[in-house]
Amino acid sequence: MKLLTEIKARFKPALEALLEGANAAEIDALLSMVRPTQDDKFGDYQVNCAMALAKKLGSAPRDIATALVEQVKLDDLCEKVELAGPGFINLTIKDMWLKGALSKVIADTNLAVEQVADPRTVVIDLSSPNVAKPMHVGHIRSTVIGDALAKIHRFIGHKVITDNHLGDWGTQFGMIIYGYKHFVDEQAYQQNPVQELSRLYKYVRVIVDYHGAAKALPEAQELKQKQLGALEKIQAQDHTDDKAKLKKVKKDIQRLKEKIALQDELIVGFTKTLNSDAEIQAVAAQHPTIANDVLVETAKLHEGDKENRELWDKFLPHCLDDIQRIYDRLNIEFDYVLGESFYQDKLASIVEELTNKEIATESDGAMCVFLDGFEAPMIIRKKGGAFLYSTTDLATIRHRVEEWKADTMLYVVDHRQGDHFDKLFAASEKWGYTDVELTHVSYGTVMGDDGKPFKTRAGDTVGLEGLIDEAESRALAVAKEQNPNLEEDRQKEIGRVVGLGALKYADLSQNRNSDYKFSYDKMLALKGNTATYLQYANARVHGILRKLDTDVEKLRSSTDDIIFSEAVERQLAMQLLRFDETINEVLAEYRPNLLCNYLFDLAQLFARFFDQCSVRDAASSEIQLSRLQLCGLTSRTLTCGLELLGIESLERI
RNA sequence: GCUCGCGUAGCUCAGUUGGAUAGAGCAUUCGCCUCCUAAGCGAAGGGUCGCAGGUUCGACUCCUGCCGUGAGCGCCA
Repeated sequence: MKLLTEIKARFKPALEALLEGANAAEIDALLSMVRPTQDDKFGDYQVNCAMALAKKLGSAPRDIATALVEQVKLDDLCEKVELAGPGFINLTIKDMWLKGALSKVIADTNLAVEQVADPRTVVIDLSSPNVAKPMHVGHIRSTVIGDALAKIHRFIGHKVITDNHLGDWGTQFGMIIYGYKHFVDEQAYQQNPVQELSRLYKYVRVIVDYHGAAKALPEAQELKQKQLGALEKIQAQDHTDDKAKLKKVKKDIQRLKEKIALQDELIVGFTKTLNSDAEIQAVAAQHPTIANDVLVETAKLHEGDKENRELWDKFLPHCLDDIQRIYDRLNIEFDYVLGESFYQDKLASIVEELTNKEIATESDGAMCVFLDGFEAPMIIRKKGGAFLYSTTDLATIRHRVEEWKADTMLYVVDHRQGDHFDKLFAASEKWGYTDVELTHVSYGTVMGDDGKPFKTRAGDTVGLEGLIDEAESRALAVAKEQNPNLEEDRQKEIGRVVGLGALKYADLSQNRNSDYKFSYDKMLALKGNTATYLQYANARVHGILRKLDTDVEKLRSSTDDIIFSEAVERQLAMQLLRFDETINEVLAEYRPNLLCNYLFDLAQLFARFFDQCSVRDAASSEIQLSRLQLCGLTSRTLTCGLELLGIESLERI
């Protein structure tokens, strides 16, 4: 039974009577001012709309509140209805009502979360790494957030299609093809193709970077000289009596100095690259035009060159195996894995169609879609005739709408691509796809300690696989310490589940909009607000059930009354009843972190309950049964919540 | 330069769309295992919610300006 919905339903007719002729949106806005109280002393729920109505109705908020309370039938639902402060209406729900609602949740297999009345087909675009490049920490966000959103949408009855839109057609293949043609160790390739391809990618990358550094170094040095000159000039002015001017001059000096320091850093980096080992220098000398040659290989692939296409066909399965290994470890599956290559043969006709419809026009040799409200157009075909990311994305929208009948598409992609999606969505609407709801579920960047997008000192990002290894081994160490007598296999299983859970939860529990700083210790923490805390609470429930030899199924079907003998039991019950409110909030804004918050609060209440309310030594058998019911439902809610986040739970950790 | 985001405790972050005395975790200090898992519980300290105005019964939340910071800005994805 939905508590919040129930309260709102009670207030709705009274508000409609009070505001004659108000539209539904206005009433909804007022009803959204019904919310849980922040503090128990104000009761369970508070209604705040009296204050908002004061001006509109021209009377005192307390009078409005009084009038509202008189008109709303609450005596069967509320123990206490109090007016407080400027016009708050504080509601305390009757214990009887809570107990009734709780029995219904206990009896319901779906924890009384209602299925949606109008199921939609929701396509979720997630993960989308470039194959053939090692996956790093940055990829975890899209994957994990997208997976959680998929599971939650499914849970309430939507039809969900997850699609991993792989980058499998880009320049990285030009690099691998070039690398294969010039540097392959055929024996190594036979033995372990994935590893050899990965080596080739990195090798070519290093040489390309070498030439990049060789080109950039003098430019950086020149820029530094210019900045030094400017600094000297400004410093010469640093004697003025004008205070405001002096302040500005000082600031300019400061800024210039920072810029120079930045150039110095770059110069050091480039110099280091150029002085890398002798082999690289020698190879670089033999391949002076490698950067361009790589592009040529890529272009040949796109144009259908037989040799390159064969190589691509040969390499791709190995690349897919490589990333699949990581998805297996993350325990994540996709309904479809349609990469960019899937859409290649559809691009030319799309550009043609858009041109014929005069949606796309030529500009500087490129085909562009000009859009109202955007300075730059969306380019769908380059000067040279090649297609872009934008073109593929348009083809993807068509495919998802026409083949999959998508009603909604969620793109779980880094916020830096916000502009791209704004344009894409606008272009798609112009193209005629007006019924499908397109949403960029953006998320913040993973930053390093220095507050810049994450890189290690060596310039590499932290590999995702290494991170998973580390998470599991840290958790295994604790598991061994906690359960020294358990068989090794089970210790390992605990290590895997706990480590992976910690990793996923660390990401999911952040507001997805914020950038966040990466830290091993934070991502792999096993104490405090972590998945481990939730898994631990669940394991403690199972400890109780085991000790008392409780049949969980039987418990669920029993109709014994819940008894609130301690305050924390009522608080726990209230929290358990709010699961459905939380699910709705998560979906309203695609924010899994709200589910994390809810589960953490629930686990916290359970930890207190565990401390204060012994089940085994309960004062009576009735209280013991009631507590068992609370334990059972807590465990089911935690397990379900974790599962929706893509995190496993265990009966013992 | 233009556009968008962010600035909350020593650190990392929440903050239910404008509600009552701003919250967690980590770190620090103290207390709690004869008792259902101490990966836990309880307590303490720690804040000019970047700064200055404005809007109103009420502002961390909305508006304006400033400061700091990050990202994006026609042929990369």
